[in-house]
Amino acid sequence: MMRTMTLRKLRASRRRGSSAASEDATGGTGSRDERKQRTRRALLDAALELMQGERSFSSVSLREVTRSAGVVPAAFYRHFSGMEELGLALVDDSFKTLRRSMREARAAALPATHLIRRSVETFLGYAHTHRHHFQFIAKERFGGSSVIRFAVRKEVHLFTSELATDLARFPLAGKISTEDLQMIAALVVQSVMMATEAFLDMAPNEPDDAAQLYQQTEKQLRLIFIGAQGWRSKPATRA
Amino acid sequence: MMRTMTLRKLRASRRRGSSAASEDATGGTGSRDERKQRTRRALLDAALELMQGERSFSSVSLREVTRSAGVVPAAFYRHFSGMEELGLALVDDSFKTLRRSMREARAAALPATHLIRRSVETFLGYAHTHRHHFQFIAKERFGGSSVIRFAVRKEVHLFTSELATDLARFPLAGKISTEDLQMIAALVVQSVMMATEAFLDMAPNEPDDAAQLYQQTEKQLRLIFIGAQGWRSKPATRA
DNA sequence: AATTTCAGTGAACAGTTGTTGACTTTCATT
DNA sequence: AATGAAAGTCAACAACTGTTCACTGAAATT
Repeated sequence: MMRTMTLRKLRASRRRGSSAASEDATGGTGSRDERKQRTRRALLDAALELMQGERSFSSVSLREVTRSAGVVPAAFYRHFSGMEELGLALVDDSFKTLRRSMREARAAALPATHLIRRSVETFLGYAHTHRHHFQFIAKERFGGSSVIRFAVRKEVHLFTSELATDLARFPLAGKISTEDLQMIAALVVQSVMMATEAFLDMAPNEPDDAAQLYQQTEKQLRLIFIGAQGWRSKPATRA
Repeated sequence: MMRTMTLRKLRASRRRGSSAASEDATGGTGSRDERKQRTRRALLDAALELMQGERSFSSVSLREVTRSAGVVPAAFYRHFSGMEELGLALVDDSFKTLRRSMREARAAALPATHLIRRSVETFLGYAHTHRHHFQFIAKERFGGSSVIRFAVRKEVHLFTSELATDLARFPLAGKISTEDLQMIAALVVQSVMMATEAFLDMAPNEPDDAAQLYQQTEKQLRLIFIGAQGWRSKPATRA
């Protein structure tokens, strides 16, 4: 709870100094709009960075964000009405990159059976290269403000729906109703997300735990597909 | 971000007034030790209450806690060294009540097949009557400080282990290694916790969604058991 | 009955927070 | 070249934060 540098000193060393501000975005070239988008991204990135490791989104302050974006607090309001709006923008960003990755993976023509493995692989790839985005999602899926929480859930739901339509292309999916496919997809997404989150904040010097986690998750997926194989949807009881 | 009552007025109306302080614990009868434990609980309860709905644990301030516990900030340090220690105490409390419930459920002699249903029922019962405790666990499982996060995970792991030993008593569990039982138990716990969390912060005026969620979760469990039925553990590849 | 122990008090501290209004400066339009 | 828009600055505000210290008063010990 102690800062070593006073506000004044920090601000004095800001212009092209960048000693403490990690994401300085002011200055530079480009059209007015480009420059604006740049500091907007600086704010988003700063917020994401600040929650790495120990903190939750709701514990990150507006001033902290502007500080490490290299901008004065008041400037924040030129981009967002408050932290909640920034949070929603982060949800958007995170899923935009995720969906892009998955769409590319899907684009490669599929031998059906390898499709799941490929999907899981690209998902893990996403989680690895965009780990900040993923960890943000993982945290805000349960914690924090309800509006952000629901935004995340809506996106996750959409994501599982896409997986469900992929599953429908499977040969042995004939006996399974679309509703049940959705339920199976939810189970898969759940497991993979959980495992990924656990994996990401594991101590990197304990590779044994990581291997064990990976094996367990693979087994879980296999068990789910065995279950799906034996599944028989009741003829939809609809009124 | 605006308080309607000034600090002075609030504090003036505190003694036996209890207009804003919901968990006033000072005064009353009992031995010294009893009185101490009472305000300790008041602090814990206040913290739990403050995070209901919108907030995460890390966004609740020490002063807020003492304020709604009806105690002066400095008194906090007679019980905890800081908010983190209080958080760990909350983890402990939450799982203590959960484990007590489950142990009782297990005590009733089991017709084996009904045991799972009974377990899920008591778990849901716990989540319903101790919803504050459960929601705390659900939030801090991913968000917030790592020491609390790991404390929660350790307890969840222990919990799934207990479920795994229960599963071992099942007739058709013969072909399954203990390691694989653990992995199946993890899958079950995961699904039930997820569903419960989703259920608890659903709008209470939308019973259709609740019913649909319940059905889906039941299906998921059934599918998992179908999978378990078809599961065949490889003869343990141990060195 | 005298003394120690200690949960809770009250006040002060330095620092941080969100939000505001009037300002400068720079780009894009007229 | 004059004019407008607007991204970012500066300074100030009231409120809140965690932590400290010497203190009080009542229960527990002697």
